[in-house]
Amino acid sequence: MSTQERLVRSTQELLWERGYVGTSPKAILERAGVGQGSMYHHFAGKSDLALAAIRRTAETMKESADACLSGPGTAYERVAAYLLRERRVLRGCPIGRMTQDRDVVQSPELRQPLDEMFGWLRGRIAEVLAEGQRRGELAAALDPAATAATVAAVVQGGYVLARAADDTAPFDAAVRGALALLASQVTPAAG
Amino acid sequence: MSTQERLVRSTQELLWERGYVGTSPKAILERAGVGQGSMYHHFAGKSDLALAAIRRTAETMKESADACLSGPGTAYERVAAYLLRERRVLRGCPIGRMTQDRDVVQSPELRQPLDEMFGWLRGRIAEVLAEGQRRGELAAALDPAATAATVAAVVQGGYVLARAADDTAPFDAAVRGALALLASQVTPAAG
DNA sequence: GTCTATAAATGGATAGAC
DNA sequence: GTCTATCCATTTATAGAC
Repeated sequence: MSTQERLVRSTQELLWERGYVGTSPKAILERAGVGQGSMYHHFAGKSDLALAAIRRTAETMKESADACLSGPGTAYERVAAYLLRERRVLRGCPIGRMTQDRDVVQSPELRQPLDEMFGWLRGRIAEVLAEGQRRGELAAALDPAATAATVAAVVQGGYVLARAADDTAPFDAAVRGALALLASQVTPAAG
Repeated sequence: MSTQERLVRSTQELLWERGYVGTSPKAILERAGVGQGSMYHHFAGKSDLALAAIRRTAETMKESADACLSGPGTAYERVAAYLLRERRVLRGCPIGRMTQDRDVVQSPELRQPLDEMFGWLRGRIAEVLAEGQRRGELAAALDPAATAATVAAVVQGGYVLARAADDTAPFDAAVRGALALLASQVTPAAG
């Protein structure tokens, strides 16, 4: 693996674990196993390296979410697949985590990948729900965009509740509650 | 206002804005307008002061949430009052924010107020929903505990989505979607 | 109780040898 | 390209004067 690649991956891990403020260039270098000079040769500095790492993480998350949402089954089943997919809940969301970092949200460049990723996610879930309505699987009264935001929020908020409790149970409960509510919108004919 | 009080309030503000890692004793002192010695006279150090600040913030949040949830109206109306209450959405939740801070969740003492606060919140919402069921306002099939976790998660996740977008719209959409789903559980007789 | 002075460690980055 | 050495500010805390 190239030095650049090792630096990016170390940064991805550290940003996830400690956030932007909590991640020092020194820690990145140590984890990557490279010297100080290498980092400043390949990247302009901490924020430049963070940008590369955040973009990479956002892209990966997008792909893994899309695998659930574009899979087979009804709209309800695809949303359920997304909500129930395996997660290391107590680690939290690597992208959602960045929204709590002042330096990240205040930098248009660093915030952009977060905005893009969550915007895409809400849009994709809304598409799945709208498709379910067209197929007659879901109640026509459902607002696809609002419901999509709710689904995305349940996941992000579930992480918060789980980390506060140091227990995955609140995450699972939040997902279960959301799915039960959504199930009540599934039309009898399609159920 | 006493020196102690000024220190606690400055810490509350800074923890909200910058998180635990991002908050230095120096910044606290400057905002409080006191010297270095005062802080170490009244508090053992940064974490001790943070503990006082987090406890205070959690207590305040509990009171303000309870004001909505214990108000007048049907169960749906009380949950709606909580979800729709005025918030400075882009600032995020001062308690939820702490769950993204490694040093906080790894310290049993610092995490305890978060756990207590969110545990209480989920329990209180569940009580309101269960009461609604007993009164015949809400469908009996609803799982109060799971739905309560969903409601709490929607708020916390809504903050995340809003901060990523630098726009309150995703928060409002998530709340609207959750309320629409919950409204479908309101029994016709009580609607 | 409150202040300033000081200290040891870390943060983020630059210089320059190889 | 990669490394070590160096730099200055900040972090967290202690010491001790007032």
